Amino acid sequence: MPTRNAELAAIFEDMAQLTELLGGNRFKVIAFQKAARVVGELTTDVGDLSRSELTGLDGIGTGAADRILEFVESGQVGDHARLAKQVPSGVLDVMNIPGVGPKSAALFWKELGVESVDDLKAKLETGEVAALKGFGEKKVENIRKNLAFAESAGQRTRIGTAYELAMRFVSELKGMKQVKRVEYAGSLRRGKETIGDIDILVVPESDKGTESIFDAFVGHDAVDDLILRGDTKASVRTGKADGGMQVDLRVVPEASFGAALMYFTGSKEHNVRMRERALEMGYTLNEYALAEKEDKACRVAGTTEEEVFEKLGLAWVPPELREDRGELKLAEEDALPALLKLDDIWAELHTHTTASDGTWSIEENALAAAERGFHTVAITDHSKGQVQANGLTADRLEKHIVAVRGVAKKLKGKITVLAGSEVDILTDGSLDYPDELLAELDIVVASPHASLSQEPKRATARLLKAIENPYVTIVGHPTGRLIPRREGLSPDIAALCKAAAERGVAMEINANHFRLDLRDTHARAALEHGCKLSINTDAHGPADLDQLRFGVLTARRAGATKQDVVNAMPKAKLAEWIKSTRP
DNA sequence: GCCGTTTTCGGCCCGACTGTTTTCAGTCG
Repeated sequence: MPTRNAELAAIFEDMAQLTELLGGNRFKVIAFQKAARVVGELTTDVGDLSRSELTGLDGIGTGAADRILEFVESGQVGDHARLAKQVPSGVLDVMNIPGVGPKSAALFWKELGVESVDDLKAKLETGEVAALKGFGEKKVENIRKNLAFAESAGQRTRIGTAYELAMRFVSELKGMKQVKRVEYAGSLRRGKETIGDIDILVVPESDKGTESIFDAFVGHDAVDDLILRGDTKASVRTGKADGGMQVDLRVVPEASFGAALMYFTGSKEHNVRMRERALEMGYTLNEYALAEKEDKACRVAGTTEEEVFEKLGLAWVPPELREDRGELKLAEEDALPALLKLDDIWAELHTHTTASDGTWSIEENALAAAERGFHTVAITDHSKGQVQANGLTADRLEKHIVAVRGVAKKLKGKITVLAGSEVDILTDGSLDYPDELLAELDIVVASPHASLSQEPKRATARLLKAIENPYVTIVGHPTGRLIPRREGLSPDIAALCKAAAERGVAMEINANHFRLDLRDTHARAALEHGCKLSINTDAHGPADLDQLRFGVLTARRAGATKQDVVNAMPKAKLAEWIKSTRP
């Protein structure tokens, strides 16, 4: 996503928050939020779109289009500045503390002069907050706790961390005799790159069992703090060592399981669309059931997700596509893509060994891939520019190629082992080895590692030049971002994908949960431009191969089928494709 | 502010939980 889009998305998001704080129309707030999301997910620069193209986007009307054009022209939005002038900027920080919403933040500001989080901390101590109408000691204590939590955790958690944590809860609950069924839902089930909190759904064997299920949940090893506990839901926070995440448990009757799974899987925007559709068809949809609008006691569906979708005239939508990005229209026409599955992946094309910065030998690496049922693995150690990663000089690479070919010969019949390199894309787009050396390899993954805060235009030119190199097979982690620490490059993804599609080379979805690069929206753009994807774990050791699931989830979010992914090709076809990218 | 083969005006999704309330507002997801 070009950085200008991100800047504009932040402005719309800001306008939503300011409008909310000032008590404006709540639908206006939603409209600003939607505009922020749409702009933020664009893979072309906002400046490249005409007014009619803008208003053609779902969620962008005349108002938002005017503001976008104003922003492209002048770099700012007048209405945003006018709103911002009315509110000290720290008040929004106060509003963003969990448990403090627009009403409370406005009250603190107007009644107590709270203009920053620090102001609020002071007023909590003096007892002035507790003295406000509608407030008391418990609320104050709650805000204190949330403040401390927000400061320690602060942001969303990478999917890899959240997944591990969720599985610990799920496996403990699964082992209970009082539990009939357990599933995780939420953004984790949708496969988002970062997770806000973990949602777990449980069907009890009987009503009598629910108390002990809640007891086990709130008493889990990872739990640090109990947030709330009611009859049907409980929320806890895990300790810092256990990801520092909020985990919600919902206990639902079996007849509502499908409706609840759907409801808590989201996304919120997808759910709104679904409920709107239900109303249009004379139904009402909530977490318990799809029911007749006029008689809510008259249930139509709810035990499974499939039957709810079916009654609404829709094919079952895979969770990864439930983001209100046009999936309902496809479901209506029964035109949803047959998404790639984890089992479809048969090749790993980006791995490291002890030759550079990996922890395993060529043979250990290849055998691990074979054990997973893969037909091909590529050994792609770092090139010479990656000094800190013990990148190979030309001489060392020559010897390494011989070593890889030796292992390849030994494992012949078991797995195909390719001699490759993850060659650095240097700042100017040239590669870290000369073409003559690249020509000796079976496969070349070209990746950017340095100068990752380059301007978008230079980044685009840099990556385009790499794509044009005749020996490049795959562009590895094209932006070089690291979640959540480093934003990485912001090239024109659409331009890169077009060029890659023309050249026939693949763009990588690096499956490591620190990277997920390409990200979902980028991968979607790649597919739109007819570009092939390659999903690789960038494995440095045995455990890294397990990251593959996150790469597959990201590809699914992009709508990828197995035809779109080179790692899902049968052995001969993959070899043929690699050959086709080379002179 | 956005949207529209019943609409260019009048709608816009739904429920749980908490704390502070004698009946509900605020927040969250």
